[in-house]
Amino acid sequence: MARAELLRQQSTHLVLAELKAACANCNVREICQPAGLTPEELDQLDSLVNVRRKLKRGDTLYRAGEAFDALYAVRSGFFKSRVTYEDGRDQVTGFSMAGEILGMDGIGHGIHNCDAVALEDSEVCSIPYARLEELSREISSLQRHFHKLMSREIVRESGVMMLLGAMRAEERIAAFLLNLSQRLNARGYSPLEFHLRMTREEIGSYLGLKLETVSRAFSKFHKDGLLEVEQKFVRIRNIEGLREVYAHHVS
Amino acid sequence: MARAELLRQQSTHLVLAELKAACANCNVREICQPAGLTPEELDQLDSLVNVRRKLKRGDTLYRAGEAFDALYAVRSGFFKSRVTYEDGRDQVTGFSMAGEILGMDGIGHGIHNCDAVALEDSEVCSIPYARLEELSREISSLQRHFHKLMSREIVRESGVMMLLGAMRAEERIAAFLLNLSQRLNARGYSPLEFHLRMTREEIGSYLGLKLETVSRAFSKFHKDGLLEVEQKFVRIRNIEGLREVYAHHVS
DNA sequence: ATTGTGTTTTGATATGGATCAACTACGGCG
DNA sequence: CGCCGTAGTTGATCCATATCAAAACACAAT
Repeated sequence: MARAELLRQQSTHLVLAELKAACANCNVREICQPAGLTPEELDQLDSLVNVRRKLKRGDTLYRAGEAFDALYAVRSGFFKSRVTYEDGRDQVTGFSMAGEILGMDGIGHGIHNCDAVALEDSEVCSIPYARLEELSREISSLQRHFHKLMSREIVRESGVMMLLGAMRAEERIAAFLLNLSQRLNARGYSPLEFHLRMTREEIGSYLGLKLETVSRAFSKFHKDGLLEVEQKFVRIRNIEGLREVYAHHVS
Repeated sequence: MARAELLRQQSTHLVLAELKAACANCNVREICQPAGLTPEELDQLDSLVNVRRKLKRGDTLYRAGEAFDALYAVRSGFFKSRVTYEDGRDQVTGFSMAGEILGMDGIGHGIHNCDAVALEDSEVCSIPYARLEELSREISSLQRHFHKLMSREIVRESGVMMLLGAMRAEERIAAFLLNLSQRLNARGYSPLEFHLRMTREEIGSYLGLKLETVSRAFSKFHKDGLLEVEQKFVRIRNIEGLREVYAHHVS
């Protein structure tokens, strides 16, 4: 076998291995590679998730008003979703990390309702929506999983409504950090040390607070020995303490 | 034909006519009676939406923590959805009127995430979820419609996040009234005169405000000639003015 | 290193809405 | 009818967070 061919094979093998590794921790894996499928069904699925797209920091994956035709599974990187208001005010409505799904807001009217912006260099798999509907008619485990993902997005948002409507600044920020920690943990990252990909202002927008308030809360948490914060780096020192702030046990 | 039989037929006919009338204005009619179906498919659908349930004011349709097994289409009446927090704080996450769907929060984990409480005597059609998934695999127009409903719930909630996170008290209340007006209009009711089914406190909880603030905003709107409010009765006097408040054209 | 630009921290002050309180209006029921 | 409990209004005061301001810091381009 020619040396070039050998290299090509190794390289191909490597790419496939990486892909598997990336998908193994993916929330969406029942969409990309559901269990208990016939080989035929697996072939169909290969055709579903095929188009990749790389984005640089600051790039938008889609914008409000654009036609919707695909969902996106985040392979790597980090996104914010943002709705903008006529008069220019905007609000961050969510953050998405590797293994999460983006774009379900577009299904209802065939038009995206928000912008999705990469907060770091990122890569997504696009999932053509028409094909997903077709396939989920044939593969009930895929259908069920897809419905669960949508429903969980509804539940997530009602949790945010709770944050915004009924909690105080420090509680919101504790909740935010705990949620981030838990999601990172679920993806195999350290739940206690991580880099924030978003600015204080973006955190504030998501939580209905001003950036100064976010910054002050971080300082307060540091003073109380709950956190170490250094710019975007966060180390949680006392997660139980954070939970107490969140659960309103603090005066 | 015996008189009794005649009466029975008339009565049956009446019931069917009522049902049709009720469903004609129903958001969910593609679920209950989608267009372009074969007679066979229509028979299947009959089996989907069959169980009715009547609730009195104050009754709960379901509670957070209960097993989820059906969605509910509101036939008549008015509901609030409410999530309750460990320490007793709670938040109204939505209001549902006739023609809207309730319960999609339960799909994700098979357990309801909130309470649904009737704010007046109401009637719902229950839609067994397992059957809905089955049928939507067979009838693609049903599938598509169901997905749209879920997605629109996601979009609705991100609108509420915007309200809660980025708008002031009076803007929130203007938005609330305009939204109610528009939904009533879509169901064939007057968009300018209606009865609020919920208390000031429930409005406040939904909007992240206290009941006094809601009351003051109503008074202010009245003073400014935008509304007439008399207890639960509302007449919108100047809908454009309300829109301006909402759109932040006011100082 | 230098400059520039965006981000973060921290302090001082302002304010929108919460809280507390008193009173009024309404609806249900004996 | 009159009573009572719930809902709503309005006023006075307070406080959590916004706003304004300035300085420190980080990072990229030169």
